[in-house]
Amino acid sequence: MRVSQFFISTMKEAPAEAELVSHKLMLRAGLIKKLGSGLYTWMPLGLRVLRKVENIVREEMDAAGAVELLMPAIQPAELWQESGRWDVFGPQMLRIKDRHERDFCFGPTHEEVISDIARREIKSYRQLPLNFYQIQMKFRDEIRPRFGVMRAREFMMKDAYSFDADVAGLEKTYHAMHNAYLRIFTRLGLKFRPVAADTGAIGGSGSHEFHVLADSGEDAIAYCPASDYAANVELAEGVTPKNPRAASTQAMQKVATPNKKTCEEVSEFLKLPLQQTVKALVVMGGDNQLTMLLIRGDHQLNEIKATKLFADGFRLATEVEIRAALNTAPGYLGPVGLKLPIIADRTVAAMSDFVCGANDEGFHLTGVNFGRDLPEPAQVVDIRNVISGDASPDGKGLLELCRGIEVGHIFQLRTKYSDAMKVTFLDEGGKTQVTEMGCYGIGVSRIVAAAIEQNHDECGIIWPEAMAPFQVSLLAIGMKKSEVVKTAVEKIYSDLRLAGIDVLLDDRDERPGVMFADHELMGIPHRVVIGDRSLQKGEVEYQGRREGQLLTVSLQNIVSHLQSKLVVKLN
RNA sequence: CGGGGUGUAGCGUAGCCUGGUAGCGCGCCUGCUUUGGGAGCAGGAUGUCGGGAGUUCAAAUCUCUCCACCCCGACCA
Repeated sequence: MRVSQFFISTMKEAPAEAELVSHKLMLRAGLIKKLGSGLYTWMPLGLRVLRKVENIVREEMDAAGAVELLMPAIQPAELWQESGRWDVFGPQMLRIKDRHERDFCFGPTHEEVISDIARREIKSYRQLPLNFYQIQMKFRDEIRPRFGVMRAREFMMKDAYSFDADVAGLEKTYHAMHNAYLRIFTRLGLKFRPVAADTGAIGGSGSHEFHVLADSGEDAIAYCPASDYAANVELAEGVTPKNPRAASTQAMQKVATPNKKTCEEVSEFLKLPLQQTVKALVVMGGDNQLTMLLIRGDHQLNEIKATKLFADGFRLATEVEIRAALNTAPGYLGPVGLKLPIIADRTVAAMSDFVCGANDEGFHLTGVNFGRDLPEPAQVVDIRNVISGDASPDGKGLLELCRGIEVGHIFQLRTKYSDAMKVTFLDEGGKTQVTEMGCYGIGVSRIVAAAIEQNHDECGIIWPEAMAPFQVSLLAIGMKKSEVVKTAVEKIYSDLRLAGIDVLLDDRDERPGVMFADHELMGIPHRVVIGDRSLQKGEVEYQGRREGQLLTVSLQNIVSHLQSKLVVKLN
């Protein structure tokens, strides 16, 4: 491709609205243009990247036995009413009416449509397993779209849905998808990690997320370097401490702690380690009952875990509610002498001689011990976020934390939808059975942004080989001036094309600095510069975008040099 | 939806407090010079100052209102 026949549109300054590196670079390099909040046009250069990702996903899905189809983006309300999600899905689903005032939605996901297809098509166990997928624009009316295409409202997604005769079959398909995902992200050249995940709103049992590792990621991941354990912090289990509770050595004492409300303040004031303090949170359950949750001072409540303890959810109690029920102020709450139900985190249950609020404004208790100063906690559960250094739940080492961008999510849905939508088949015995479903998503457009988060420098994007819009930049210096340069460039250009290399020839007759800056910003992995200077010695210059080392290569060797650089590494 | 903020040329911004002919850098157009790291000189084009209403002789500037966008929280690929 020649720049003169293509379209590039780079910017020196990023629009002020962009916060994240990837968002800024995507705008500056002219990959995307914003149309409205969470709505982006994929410009020619960006579309090339998107297509590369799409094709790798497609190849691996095909290889794993999935079959591509394409469902409508607009879906009739009836299907959603049938699954019961028309009322459940909420404002994230964009609802529209046609000219007959009939209800439709712009599909945020396609379980309903695929189930409808499947129940019409699947009759016999002989047809199973089946796995359909599509690559298509989804629309979700996000509460807060942000970071460009990272969290856009309209986004490109690969969604696959599998149907199996039994759980064993589902697990096999799930495993195959898991492996396909490993291959996809490996081929894309991304640093990633599969992690055990919460199943969230889609429901079902087994679930893994695939995260691209990046400090700017919105998710926290706990992983064990000594094993392959990895889980979203939302889910990662805080195990019961190995060492049993130490014997008490102190008597309980009430100490004045004026204006010291947080565990940090109290620990500093009393010159005791933060790990010796206990945080008491009073929450209001959906049943209007107050409960006290106990967490170690340096730990954080995990709301997802805690929510599962309450049938109708919970919220933090207000100061008014706390004063009314306990006659004391938040900041000085504690479990000693309390009438409320108490739920203690596993770590707290193993503590002795700890510090907690005295239920008396301005006072805390030290040297507190369960069984002596207060009853053993009625309920001991895991309700905290794990922290770096915690024991790994698989018992094989210590956890570390990192951040990730969720780019894939696979679920074992079981029969949640096939029950509701009656996706059944006849088994060998001629009996009607419900299919076991799985669903498997990849955020195709998000991958593009995530790749940039992970691969950039001060000059711009550094595409992983497999998703670069072009493999090679060919920069001609003084092309319009020098016949020698022009001849050499045209020769290399056609040689590269004959060799099947995707090359972008910059024939704009720009100043060298402009071309260098543009191509670095666009992140094209390999650059060949041809100018009078080196051409006199029969040489051209090669530079890798990532390594940055300048190499002179003879004119006749440049094609084979590039070919050796472009050997695509599979696996 | 709650809290905070911003809207001035394609992009980045000054001007707003204290009302009086809308300015700068980049980009764009023309010409000449230049050509190995975002060129120089000369000339030029581009603004319903987010929309509407109000106050005023006069509004980018003050008031009201609507809208859009961004940032912080719950949702998700």
